[in-house]
Amino acid sequence: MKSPRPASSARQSARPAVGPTVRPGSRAPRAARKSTVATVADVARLAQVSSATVSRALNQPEVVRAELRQRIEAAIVELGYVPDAGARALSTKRSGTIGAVIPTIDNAIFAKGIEALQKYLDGQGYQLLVAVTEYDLDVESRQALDLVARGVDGLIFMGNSQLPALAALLKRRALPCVHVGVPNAPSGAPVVGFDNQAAAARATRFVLDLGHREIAMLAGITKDNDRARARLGGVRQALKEVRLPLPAHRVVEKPYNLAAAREGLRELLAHNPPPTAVLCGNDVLAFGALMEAARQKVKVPRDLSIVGFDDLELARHLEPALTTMHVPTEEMWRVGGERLLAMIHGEKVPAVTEVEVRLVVRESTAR
Amino acid sequence: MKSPRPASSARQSARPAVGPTVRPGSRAPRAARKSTVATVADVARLAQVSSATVSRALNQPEVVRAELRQRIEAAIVELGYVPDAGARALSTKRSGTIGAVIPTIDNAIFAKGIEALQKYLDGQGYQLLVAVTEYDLDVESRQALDLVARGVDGLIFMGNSQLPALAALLKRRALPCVHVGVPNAPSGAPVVGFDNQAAAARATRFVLDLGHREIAMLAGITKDNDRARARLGGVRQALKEVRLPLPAHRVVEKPYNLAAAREGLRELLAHNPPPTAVLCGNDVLAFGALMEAARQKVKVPRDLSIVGFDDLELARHLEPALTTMHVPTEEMWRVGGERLLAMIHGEKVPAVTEVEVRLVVRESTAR
DNA sequence: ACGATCAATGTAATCGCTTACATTCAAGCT
DNA sequence: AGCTTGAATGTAAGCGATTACATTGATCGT
Repeated sequence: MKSPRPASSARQSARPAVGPTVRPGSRAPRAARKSTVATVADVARLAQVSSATVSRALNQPEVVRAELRQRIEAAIVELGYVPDAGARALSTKRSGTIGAVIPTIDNAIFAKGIEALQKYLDGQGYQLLVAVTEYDLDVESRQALDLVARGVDGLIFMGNSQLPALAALLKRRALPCVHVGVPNAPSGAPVVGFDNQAAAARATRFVLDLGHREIAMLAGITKDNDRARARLGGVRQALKEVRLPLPAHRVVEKPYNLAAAREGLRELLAHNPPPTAVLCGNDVLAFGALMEAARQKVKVPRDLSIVGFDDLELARHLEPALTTMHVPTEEMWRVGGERLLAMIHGEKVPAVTEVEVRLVVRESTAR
Repeated sequence: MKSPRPASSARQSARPAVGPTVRPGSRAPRAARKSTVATVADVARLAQVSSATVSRALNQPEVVRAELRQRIEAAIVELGYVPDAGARALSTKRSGTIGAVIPTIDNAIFAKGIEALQKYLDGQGYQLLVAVTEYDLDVESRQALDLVARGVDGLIFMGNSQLPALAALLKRRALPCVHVGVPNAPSGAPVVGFDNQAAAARATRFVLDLGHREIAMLAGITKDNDRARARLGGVRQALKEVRLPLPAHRVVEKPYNLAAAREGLRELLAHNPPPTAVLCGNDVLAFGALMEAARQKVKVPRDLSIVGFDDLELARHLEPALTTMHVPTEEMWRVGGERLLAMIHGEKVPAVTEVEVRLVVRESTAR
């Protein structure tokens, strides 16, 4: 199977390979199948007006006479005309498109956020393009570049994109950017978020206040993930404040899936003495931990307290319901979208917009 | 729908706001701010070659001399040049872009599918654009149209898109389309999927074989959703085969979220006699039912058997683990992508590709 | 009644890229 | 030597839309 992208593109990251490159063998005469798809010119001809009038009828209907507008409408319907967004973007320098860069779509927290953002943008007449990075910085910059090539009017990142090369490019093009889920951005771009470390520390203090001393952390993979790192740091910080150690066997890093989470809890429970409380990097890990505890007949919260992070929909429905740090995901992304559009429209926006996270105490924690 | 370009009314007021005195001279020429972003012409100038050579260096590197290629590379890096995908698409009539139309992103089954598809397409040098319909047919056609306008080279739909107008347009443009998750498409487009009705019937027969007679269905919203409808139909069919009725109070339709699912189970349990087995429209509903049963101290599977559909990751991790119909989501979407690319490359593809679904019996069902 | 004004429309340049075709030049053949 | 050939590059014509500017009538004030 021949890939449309020639192998040579791997040669240099400088070559921003976008889309499939033309296969040398497949040169088809350009005009070969131009018949099927209607253009403004076709519409204009059928409606017996100029292409400019068609364009105006589409974009500023009030300036064309009602009669012409109707003729044009009719022609559009008859021909099945669909305006070419690429051509329009080329002409106007604006695509009406926003790019979002997230680690994965397969985590309810991002799915919810993207959905909220998408809904907001849709209402504002913008379309959302999503790029996923799989928690890989190289992929991130490739994908972000792709969005830029696609002509997005602005970008919204989950967390801090850490690629200097990418940052330089974005700055050069003066492309509006916003970061969500973090308290500040190195690039100086506006952020909408909260302090993961402080929040994790707060959750830890809650557990400490319940009287726990044997505390463990079931963290996400911290490599290439500033949020996961900050949350782990928060736990460390809070324990240090009360002069409790966090030994290596009390920390495991696991990817965000249930099997890994269960494995993680198993590892944590394998050491003596077992922890009486486990702080989890997010609700997926907490969910997995809860399931593993159930399998092992470890009673939660009697034998073990578990704390999550994010407050996914499922947290409140679990048995026992999960104590977790509530993050206002939808709001965060929507406000991120608002900030971004404001920037695009040339308005000034606050550098930092903090959203409120709060610990929701449910049934998975006890003294 | 508001357009990203200033709405006509806003545009009128915009100009006077900037300069109340109508001054013809204040009209900024279009080229005024063209400085920031490099184009092929800029690269060509810096590398002292023609723009055609730059283009060739990018798309068919082997035809340009190594020396020139290097000069061009260097110029690209220096200028931070990023090719304009829209312009390229305009010129080549191919965007290297595929559109996917799904009901929502906030359901692991679609998230997983999209992720698999995206990964496959990425490997093939194509980029994926996702449109979500929120289970609304009007939104679906709007979104699909948007993808067409964006110049996608092909479309992949979850289920059957039922809009005749849309179908006509797609046919007219001869745009390659594939449907996944369904056994056939009215449009005659290739499908990759399975028979939801047959699968649901099979699950029902399994429950019947366990000896259950008081059987209920916790279905998804069937309006605008052929899969939900087919699954409900499958349960009906299997019961009819053994001459069992499915009275109205034994069927509830709920949206795919946990709160609704729990409510649904509550409603089902409220009637006498209560069902001894509940078939669920998908795993989200089954998960919610399981949680509600736990709350109500209804023991699963002792007092109540529950069957899901989809086999999400969480199914096997629940306590009790969920008996459910396994759907090979990733495979289905990936193959859908393969079919679509094959069509785009002008190859012949099978009209129907069936994927295998099978009932995975776990712990949530008993006699 | 006649230019000034204005609203409605048309003409054509332009956006950034690809590519058909033209050009150049060196090598190969008779 | 003369001619063919072909590889490497350049020139310029589109792709489909928008929009500055030109044009055309009609309306209006005096």
